[in-house]
Amino acid sequence: HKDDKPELDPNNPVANWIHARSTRKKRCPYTKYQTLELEKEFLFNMYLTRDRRYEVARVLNLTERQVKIWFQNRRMKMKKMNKEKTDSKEQ
Amino acid sequence: VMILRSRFLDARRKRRNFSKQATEVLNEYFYSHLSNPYPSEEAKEELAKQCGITVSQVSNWFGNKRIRYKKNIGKFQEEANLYAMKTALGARQ
DNA sequence: CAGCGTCGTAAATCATAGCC
DNA sequence: TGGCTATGATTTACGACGCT
Repeated sequence: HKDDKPELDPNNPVANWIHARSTRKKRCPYTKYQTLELEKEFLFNMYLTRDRRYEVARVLNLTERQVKIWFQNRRMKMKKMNKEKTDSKEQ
Repeated sequence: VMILRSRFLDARRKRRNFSKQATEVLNEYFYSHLSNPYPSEEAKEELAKQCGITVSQVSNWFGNKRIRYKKNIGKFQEEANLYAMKTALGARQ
């Protein structure tokens, strides 16, 4: 599953690379307000209930999918920050 | 106090471009694996060690390199030829 | 099967180092 | 020294795969 893109030259080195599907939504940076509210909610709980997700999405004018993915990304960010912290502490 | 001070300074320490040697190592790997420039976790660890940077930084470097290369292959042609030649010469020793 | 979890990544964007 | 661009890091959005 690594189709599309305007290349059909078999010698093209990028032909077998991973490519995003053309239907992917373009990244849309969130406003400071949206980010701040999402961070507050994350502080309250790292995992969303269905009701909280619906509520946060409604208030911030995002889709529930966007809120779900934001939390998934935020948890990965936290994991990365924790790893860097412990890595640097020990030697 | 010293610890807090150093932590504060660490946090806002200015980003530095990677050393010439580190960039050399990363580019050698990239161009010698051009049809599949996705190093495994183990390969990333080895590259990180050789370059004196973190595994995350290696991942960032490959992510940026792949996108920027793909976006403008022509701009990187000269660099690609240079590293292809280096690899070829290195292989015969 | 639906649906949310992680992991690794694409692609866009941000921040600024560093060169002219 | 101010601008500009290259470079490293961060932010959205998924695909692939896991588990329940």
